[in-house]
Amino acid sequence: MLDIKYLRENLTLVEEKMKLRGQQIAFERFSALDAQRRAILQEVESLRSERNKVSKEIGQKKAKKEDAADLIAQMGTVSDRIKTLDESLKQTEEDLQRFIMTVPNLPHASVAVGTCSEANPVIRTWGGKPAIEAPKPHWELGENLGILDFTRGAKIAGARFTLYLGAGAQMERALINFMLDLHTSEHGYIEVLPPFMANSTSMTGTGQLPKFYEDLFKIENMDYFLIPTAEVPVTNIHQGEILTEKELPRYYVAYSPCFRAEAGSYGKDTRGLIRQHQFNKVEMVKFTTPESSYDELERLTLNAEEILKRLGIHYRTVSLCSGDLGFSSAKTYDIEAWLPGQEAYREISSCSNFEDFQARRAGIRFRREETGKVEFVHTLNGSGLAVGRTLVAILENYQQPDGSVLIPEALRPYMKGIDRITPAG
RNA sequence: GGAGAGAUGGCUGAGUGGCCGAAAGCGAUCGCCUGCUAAGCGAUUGUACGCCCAUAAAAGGUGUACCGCGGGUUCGAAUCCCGCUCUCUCCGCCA
Repeated sequence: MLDIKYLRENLTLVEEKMKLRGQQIAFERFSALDAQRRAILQEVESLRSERNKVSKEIGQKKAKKEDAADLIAQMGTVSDRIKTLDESLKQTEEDLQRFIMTVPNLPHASVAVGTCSEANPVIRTWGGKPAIEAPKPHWELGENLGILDFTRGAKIAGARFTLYLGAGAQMERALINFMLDLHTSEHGYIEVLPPFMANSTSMTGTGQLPKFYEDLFKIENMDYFLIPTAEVPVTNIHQGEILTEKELPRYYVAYSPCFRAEAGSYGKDTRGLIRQHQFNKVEMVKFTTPESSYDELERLTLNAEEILKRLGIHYRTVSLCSGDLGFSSAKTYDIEAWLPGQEAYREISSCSNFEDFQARRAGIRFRREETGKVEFVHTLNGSGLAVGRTLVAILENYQQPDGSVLIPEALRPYMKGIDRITPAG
């Protein structure tokens, strides 16, 4: 959510920036609602002021056993008027709020202007494409090895659910532990295990609601949503809090399953593990001061890249252009792993700085030591990494001519020392 | 799921219709005192949203709201009434 005062005073600028995102927003409606709100507010507040004053007089008169009937009658009318105004004020504020909640964040100045993912500048690349003759996609490898069962996954739950078996299940678990260990012991993150459901307040705080309701799984008749990412529960750890400046920066890392309805993605990535209704992810979340958030974003991104380096997987890092940027983000780096089986780079991590956009929605602030003033923190997060897609990258990059798959050395200690997955008997 | 108790500022905790944005204590900050430390003394100590003034901004002045959340009663609600949420205790059930 943008600052309402900022919006009021920089409407043209905001409008321009929204165009960079490819968004046309009806800001006239904002101006009208905003003016209306202030007009009502001024009237109702002066009436309240009067009522407070006169009510005090009534109290004093009564204490002196004097008659106050005329004043009481007079205030009865004023109170009725206040009640009416309160209702229209409430309505106007709701409309205004709903409007502001659907305005995306402003892209940072360093974000390239563009309309689609083709315009995303490549920031750096690491490693190189492995030489594999006739590489197979992971779904073939996984089925041949007997570690991924898409048919039975669909039987149990439906399309876009997968059953992991044996060494596949083991590798998924190993990856989670490997990632958590690296981020906690070498990058300074605090491990958290959050609830896997969150309420609508939390979902609104991080920006999933109200705009992206369709992408969520909701528990019927209850205010519970399955989390689409650990970003939601972890960012909301400090919802409504005022932190001390000393407590910043604060780094958290959490494993969680992620649940996404994937509405509107029918027909895309229907095979394999790439786009699932449920997948595992290790997520890093940072709370920082405004002045340090962009340095923190660079480090966060490198923390995510480190996982791929240790696993020896070729990747590139791109900076999302204005038109490709997510709703809440001011700047995002996507890390894309090379998948030989599909001859493509696929997103495996997305690292974003939300600046104060989420903090304002979720009420996450800190007190400046020097001035004693409260300010919004900046929030950042990034996958470190998407676990299922990492498993895909390993299968496709480490496949051998005989159909087996080597296990990257860094992962072997987490897999009881085995160095290779071979087709089950 | 059943029965009961509770929710007040950074914390503890008073307050059962007007003099309460809220006592007192603790903590914190600033100042004084002191050979140092401790103690003592004094002052300050919430947030949001309007308006005025000013403007690069801040500060300042002023008003309104906020005592878990939402509604109601009343001229007036932290205080009375209703609904909800959360916490605690006991019972039941369960990993």
